Amino acid sequence: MIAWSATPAGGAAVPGPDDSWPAKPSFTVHLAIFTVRAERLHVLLVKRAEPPFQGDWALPGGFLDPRRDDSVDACAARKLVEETGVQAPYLEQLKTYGSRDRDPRGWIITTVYFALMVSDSVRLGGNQAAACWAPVRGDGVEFVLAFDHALLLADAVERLRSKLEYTHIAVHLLPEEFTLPELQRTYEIILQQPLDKSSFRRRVAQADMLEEIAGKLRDGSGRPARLYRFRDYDRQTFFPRSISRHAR
Amino acid sequence: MIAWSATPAGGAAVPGPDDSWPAKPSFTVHLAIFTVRAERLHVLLVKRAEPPFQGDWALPGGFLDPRRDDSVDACAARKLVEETGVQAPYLEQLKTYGSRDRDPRGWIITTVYFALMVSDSVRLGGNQAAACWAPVRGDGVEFVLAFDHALLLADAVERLRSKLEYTHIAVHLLPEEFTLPELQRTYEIILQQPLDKSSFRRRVAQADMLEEIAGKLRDGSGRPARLYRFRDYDRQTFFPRSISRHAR
DNA sequence: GCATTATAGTTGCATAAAGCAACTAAAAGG
DNA sequence: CCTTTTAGTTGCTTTATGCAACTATAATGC
Repeated sequence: MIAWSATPAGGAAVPGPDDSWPAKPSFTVHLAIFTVRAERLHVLLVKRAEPPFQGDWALPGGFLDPRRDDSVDACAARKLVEETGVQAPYLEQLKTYGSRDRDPRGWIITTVYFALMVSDSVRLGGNQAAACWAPVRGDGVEFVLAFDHALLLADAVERLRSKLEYTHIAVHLLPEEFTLPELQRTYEIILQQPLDKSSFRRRVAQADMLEEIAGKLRDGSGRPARLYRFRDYDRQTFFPRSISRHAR
Repeated sequence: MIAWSATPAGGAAVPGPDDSWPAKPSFTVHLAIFTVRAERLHVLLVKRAEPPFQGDWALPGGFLDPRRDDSVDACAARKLVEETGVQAPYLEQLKTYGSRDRDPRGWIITTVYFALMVSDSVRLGGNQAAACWAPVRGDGVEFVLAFDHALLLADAVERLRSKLEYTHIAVHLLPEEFTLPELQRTYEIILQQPLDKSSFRRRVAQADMLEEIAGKLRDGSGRPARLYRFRDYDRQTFFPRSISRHAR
């Protein structure tokens, strides 16, 4: 925290840049909430209840409330709970978009966060809005999205893929206990390409990110796979090299 | 651009999240402008002319003006020209900070950009404010900075170092024509560690990012080094592996 | 029981790029 | 012309990945 006492400057009104007071832009937070289900990457969409773009699908989010929200991060966390009921998933700030013409109502600035969560843990429609998991195809979804949300989503998908290449964040898309084949499959689904089994396992082993659990998971057929648990959900670890993405 | 005609929603006032109209946060853009001079990484600071934190050093920037700025990016570009006179350096959005207590005047949201430029090309004090290049030591500078700008700067320095490990953005810190030893030295100054000469040159050669110039540059002593030019300032290329950063 | 199928997991070799050290090359200066 | 200084190259080692073949362990059907 910052020691304000060092400079007694009080709660005067915020001055403009020069002399006159410019109209403020409005500010919203929106979320790209991802999960993997049915062998596909999905993103959470909500149906807009009011104009503009009434009835269209959009990324969940809305205006920051300076009286309720202590920070932009807190605002994102609040909206995440409102939409999904999930308390503490992986949540990361992505990018800020702002211009005069991205919303017909005027100057609006939007900070986009992306979140990763386990499909089963989500309770949809918490905010009594129509919501759905939309499968991601390529850079977007099959719906037409409100505002510039198609761009926001494309950036979020690209960032997710990019981060998956050199970090371990995919564990946030799986339940607490999972197998290595499940983890590899998650990477393959999002990166849209098959990965080499031995390379993948060496990467994971070398990162020392997982700990084995005594039990075993049995699949429908074949040898059962060992169960693992992610060692530290807070520390963000990196692969020494990026997963190569040339087609095979 | 977005086709607003699809949804005729006009220029009505922006509604609040629920029923009542919440006070808007204010919005600023600030810049972490980096250069390398005298074998050190430097960041541009300005002295605050007005309270709060009057007389303290801070990152340059200020309130977005919805009447003048078409977008947040445009606002950042405008402030960059105002501060340095440089038209088109490397400019990238970094992160957005916003909370109730990071400014004594109340809820303020700040988007930070970072810029890289050639030391010689800068004309300081364009905005008639006291300005200086402050050498970066570790994660920050030797001055006490206003607001939470020490945090903003630390994040920017970390991001700069991180990006240098796998991209070619250091070329933006050098004049149009430069030598490979100069480029390597730039990396070493910012990453704060010596790099292997042959490895570095192989990386650069393989990236195919430079083209040789016929002439030669002579240093004070020793064999003169070849001059190179960056091939494409727009395309952002990446190294196949990150520069390893273990101490030697 | 036992072969078959299916999936999990390991091993060995080839390849690509980085680390390291020694080498040659081209200038200035005595 | 020899030393100094910096530029640039070469060869071997190391590390991590790509690829393919191998073994391991369960269920299933006969």
